Amino acid sequence: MITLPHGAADSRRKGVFRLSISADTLRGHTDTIILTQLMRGDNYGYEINKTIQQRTGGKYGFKEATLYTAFKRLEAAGLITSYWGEDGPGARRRYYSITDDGRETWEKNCREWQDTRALLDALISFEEE
Amino acid sequence: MITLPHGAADSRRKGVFRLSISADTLRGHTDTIILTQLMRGDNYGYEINKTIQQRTGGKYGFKEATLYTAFKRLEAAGLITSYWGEDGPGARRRYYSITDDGRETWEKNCREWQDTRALLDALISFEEE
DNA sequence: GGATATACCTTATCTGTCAAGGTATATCCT
DNA sequence: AGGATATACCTTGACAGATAAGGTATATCC
Repeated sequence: MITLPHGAADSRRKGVFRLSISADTLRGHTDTIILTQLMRGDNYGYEINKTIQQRTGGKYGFKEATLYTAFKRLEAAGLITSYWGEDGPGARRRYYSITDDGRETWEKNCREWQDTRALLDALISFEEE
Repeated sequence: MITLPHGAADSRRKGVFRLSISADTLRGHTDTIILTQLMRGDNYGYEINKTIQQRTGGKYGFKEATLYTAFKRLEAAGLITSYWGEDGPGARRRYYSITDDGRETWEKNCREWQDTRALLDALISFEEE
């Protein structure tokens, strides 16, 4: 789900010998990350992904298949809508727009992230009683 | 992956209309959570799960199928070993023990969790430039 | 005209989760 | 003695999300 520069794809193939858990660690946050970008205004897939890459110092970015799967999922759920951009220079662009339902879901997911973060902090760190 | 008291299972069936994202949010941390418990010493499945439930105020716990799938995965990866406990009162117990590789993986996963947490904080919150 | 960057999309496959079943033992209550 | 309950482990089948590997099309640069 998330681009890792070196050998990450191979690490998934063997299953039990994962060299990185980043992919599964971020699983489940794809939709919220995309919704966050759309909270800033309408945007198209390629640009959204580039922004995410920039914001993480070029370390992370969605695989295209993941990105477009997520767009379809979000649109089917009524959380975003889409439209073709006006013909301009370069390839055509499909723009996405967050709906009111999307904004509600985004807020709910943000609150959930706070809870989940606290929960994992408690479960993953090793401390004596 | 994680027990939610009311209707969480149903929320997964529809796919796009998830009532809760907790399950997918925690996906990928199962192994690390189990390894954390085993860092405290050898333990068996049922007890590990009860401890997790207690530590989260009874709100979360692994589904049994998830738990035993994870044990198998971890053992196949050489991160844990297992042995049958001595016959005592109650049902037989299979104890799990973390290996040196498991300890290394646990430490790596903990560091990754720190990184991932910071990354998601940056990607999920909505802030102006 | 070829390389490169942009921009979108589909299909098949893999993995983790988990609902729904199962088995077996020990204790408590009547 | 018999039933309920708690403990404890396990398997199978189905599903959703991620993504490798393919594809199409347009515009710019050399």
